[in-house]
Amino acid sequence: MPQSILDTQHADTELPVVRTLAERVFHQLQRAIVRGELPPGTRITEPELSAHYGISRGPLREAMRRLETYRLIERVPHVGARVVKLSMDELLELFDVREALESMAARLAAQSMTAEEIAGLRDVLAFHERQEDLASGEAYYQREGDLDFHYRIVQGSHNRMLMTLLCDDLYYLVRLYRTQFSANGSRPQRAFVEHHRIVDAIEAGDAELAELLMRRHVSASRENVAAHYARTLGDQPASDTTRIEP
Amino acid sequence: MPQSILDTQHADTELPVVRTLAERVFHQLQRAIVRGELPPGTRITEPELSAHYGISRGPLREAMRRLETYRLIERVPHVGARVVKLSMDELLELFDVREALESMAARLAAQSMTAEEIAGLRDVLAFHERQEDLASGEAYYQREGDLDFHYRIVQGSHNRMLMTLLCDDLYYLVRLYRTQFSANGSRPQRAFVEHHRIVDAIEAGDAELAELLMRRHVSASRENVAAHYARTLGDQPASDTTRIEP
DNA sequence: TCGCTCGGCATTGTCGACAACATTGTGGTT
DNA sequence: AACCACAATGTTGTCGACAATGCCGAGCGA
Repeated sequence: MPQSILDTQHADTELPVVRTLAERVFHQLQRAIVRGELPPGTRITEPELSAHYGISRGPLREAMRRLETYRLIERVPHVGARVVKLSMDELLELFDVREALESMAARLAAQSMTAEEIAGLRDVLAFHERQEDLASGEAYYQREGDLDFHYRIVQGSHNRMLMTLLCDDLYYLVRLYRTQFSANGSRPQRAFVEHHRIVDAIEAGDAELAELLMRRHVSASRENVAAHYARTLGDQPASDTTRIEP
Repeated sequence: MPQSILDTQHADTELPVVRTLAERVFHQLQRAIVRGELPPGTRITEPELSAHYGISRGPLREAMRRLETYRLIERVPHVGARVVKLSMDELLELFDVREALESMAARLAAQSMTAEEIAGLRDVLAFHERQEDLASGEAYYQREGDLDFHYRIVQGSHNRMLMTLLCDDLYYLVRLYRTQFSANGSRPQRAFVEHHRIVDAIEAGDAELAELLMRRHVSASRENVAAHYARTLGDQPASDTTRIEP
């Protein structure tokens, strides 16, 4: 029953609540990039995109400015923009940042999460447990479900700045990496146990333990990705996609 | 001799290296806001600012978009924008985020800072020590000098994402708060000792200790600000500056 | 006198056109 | 044959004007 927070956050493409063109195009582009419809490295030209979305270059430029500060595209003055291509180094850097911020979020969540929020968190875990029984469960779990869990912890920290940094900024990069490296790192059962222990600590109000467990959890995920990358070295040829792909 | 990193970063108003109008105006506005020339809560109208800076509304809007994502101004569609006004709650949230990120930065710095960088760090401390002897030393120390120190540690982490988050995003909020609350918190000698111990740990390559010390350092600063605020409660009346001030 | 509606005004959102810059391909020279 | 200068082309940066939206006050009715 607990529907995905991610879905509700990202299915706003057609919601009339987005009042300005620039904002709508921003969300559309963000969605397209995160989903891999605009592959990393793709060059972005303003006339092309403005024609594609049927808007002028003005709003499009504002949308691109936002995408730039969110680090989803890279721009060079007078030259152009392209979809960001995460290197493995940058991905590991991202994990370090997540480890710092999410462990803090877990600590704060243990101090200030309400009973209702904790119950919702348990619902999410139960939902994932059911999903995991299915054959296709792992993929879902490692993709959106995992983020759902982390999302709720961050929300439970009740720290708006933390929420903005992680949920609005960094998680899009995480999702981008998942499509780019197509890494369903697949350590579901282990991560699942870790998730449960984190919730236990939060429910017990043990801030230090929650922080430590979350820290280990993210760190283990990082090592898992690094190891997976070391095994499959060379599978990701550094193709410079300079051309424009529609 | 070690000139302020902050100065070199912010005195770029007239440097020809900034190639686009939007970028120059962005830096000018950022500088004006952080320095308090545009007081928090000030309403910002596009025609006024575009006339003031002698540019069109196009580049100005892009500059404002960037200021918005950097959380220096707040915008409401079809209504307008105003300079952000940090509440004490948000300031404490900012300290939590800093504690998480800067302790991670100290840990990474202990692992990967070069001998030259450490030497530069010691120079900064020595420079501050000299300044502290002066009568006006405390003010300088607590203002720019302190940020210089933290700046260099973050740079020493060699984690570009961390550097961007802290140096490009959050530190401007820190400076904004310092002008807004005019809080020269004044625990210079104690913070100074803490700085020295952090450098010692980094030089020894003790990542865990450096992390712990930095964490305590930021946390102590947070408690200091909170205590100072509790003492002077009510000195900051919630005046809603709705009018436009030139 | 109070509340509601409607119109004027200011500001923001959007558009198309022009200017400036960078890249690229060509031609000439050493 | 290699290198440099230069023009052609396409993209980005900038501008002024128009349209849409929100806010505020005057006027009307209860």
